[in-house]
Amino acid sequence: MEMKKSSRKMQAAETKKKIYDNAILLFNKYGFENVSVDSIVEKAEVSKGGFYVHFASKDAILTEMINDYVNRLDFSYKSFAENAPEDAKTTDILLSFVDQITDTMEKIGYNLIKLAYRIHIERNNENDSLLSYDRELYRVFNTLIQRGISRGELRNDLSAEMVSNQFVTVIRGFTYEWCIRYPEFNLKDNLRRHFELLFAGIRR
Amino acid sequence: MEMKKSSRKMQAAETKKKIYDNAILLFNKYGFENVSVDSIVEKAEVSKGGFYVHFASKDAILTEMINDYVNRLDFSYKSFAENAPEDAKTTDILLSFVDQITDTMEKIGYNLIKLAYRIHIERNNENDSLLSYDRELYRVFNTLIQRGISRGELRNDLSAEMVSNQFVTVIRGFTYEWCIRYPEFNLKDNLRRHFELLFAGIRR
DNA sequence: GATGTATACTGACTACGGTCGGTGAACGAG
DNA sequence: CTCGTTCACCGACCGTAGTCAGTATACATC
Repeated sequence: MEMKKSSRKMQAAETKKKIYDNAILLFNKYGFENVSVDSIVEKAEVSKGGFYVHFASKDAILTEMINDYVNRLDFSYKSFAENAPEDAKTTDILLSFVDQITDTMEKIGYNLIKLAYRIHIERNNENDSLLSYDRELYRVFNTLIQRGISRGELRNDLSAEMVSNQFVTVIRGFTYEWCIRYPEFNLKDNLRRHFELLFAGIRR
Repeated sequence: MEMKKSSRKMQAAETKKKIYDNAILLFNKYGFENVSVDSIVEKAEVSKGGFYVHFASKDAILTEMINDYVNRLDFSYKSFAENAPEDAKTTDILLSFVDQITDTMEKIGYNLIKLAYRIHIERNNENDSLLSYDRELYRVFNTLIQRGISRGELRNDLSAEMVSNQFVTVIRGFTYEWCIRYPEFNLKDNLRRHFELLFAGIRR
């Protein structure tokens, strides 16, 4: 159902993109905290009111970027799970999956993650795709755990959905700890150790 | 080594207390977000600059309140551990301890906890007593786990210190999840379920 | 007692995120 | 074509947290 946009809508979309692109440019150059909305609208050559037509807040523009990015990430997580060797132990696959997530997180960088976590706690994000239980990340865990149960590797008295929700919560929780204890807290080691304990608890 | 304060120091301490008391009063009445520094200094009858002599930020005044409160809490946690029945199973004691923490958290209230968690992630809290591994909360877990190990109830290949650090991280992490999913996320149930899994992993 | 210094305190000031009534051009209805 | 409506966009304005050069005075030193 592709529909040609009216010139007004076209113009609006172009304006939004101009704001977005210039904002990201400035964020990368000076850091989010050091970029004012005024400087964004100046560079994008729109008015302040124009900015708030397209974005609800300064945070919103970053949220949009992060959501786009995370959706692409989740896609790569999905392919990771699909390509996991059939004969490997479920807990080993899970562990290397957790490792991959940690690596990705550290690659994205402390600063951006911290911003995302701050925004999450500041705003009441009802329809946030990062928190939706439909998010691919939850599904991947669910699939792997389900497989482990049906293979008899994991306890069968547990709900795969509940366990995968817990796993994601744990990852988020440890990442939060990483943010508030940076750089002392070693995210990878601590997550590994915790999951090893958890695996001992869910193994059959 | 009690030393009589000079009149200047006395005066300063009095001013600080006047600011602090009036601020807390206003926070309780209108909510933290709805109280401006201007309104605090007006009520306390000091200048704005005077406020910033005693507190580094608006958040700092709340942090001070929270720290005081949590220190008292930790004291009550300590007495909980000391009064735990000698013959009870370690994991049962731990579980009811976690329950007590959850209850306390919910009694303090979502709003205040959320504020505390936001402040933690916004600022680089190096010498924060809430994060210090010397905090009583860590010690209580450590003691209980240590006892469990020496009684042969828990695996003896684990470091009690490491496990207790993980426990606190988990509680903080689930509380963070509670903050960003409020009110959908049931803190108590989810924490219970997770600790039950963990206990299966550390039991001998 | 005179003199110099440290510091509690002042308040006008800045920079910032966000708001809102107003405007004009694109658009749909007749 | 005309007329009324919608809405992207404008920019002056607001309330806020935080700053800083300046002031007055308690205090230490001689």
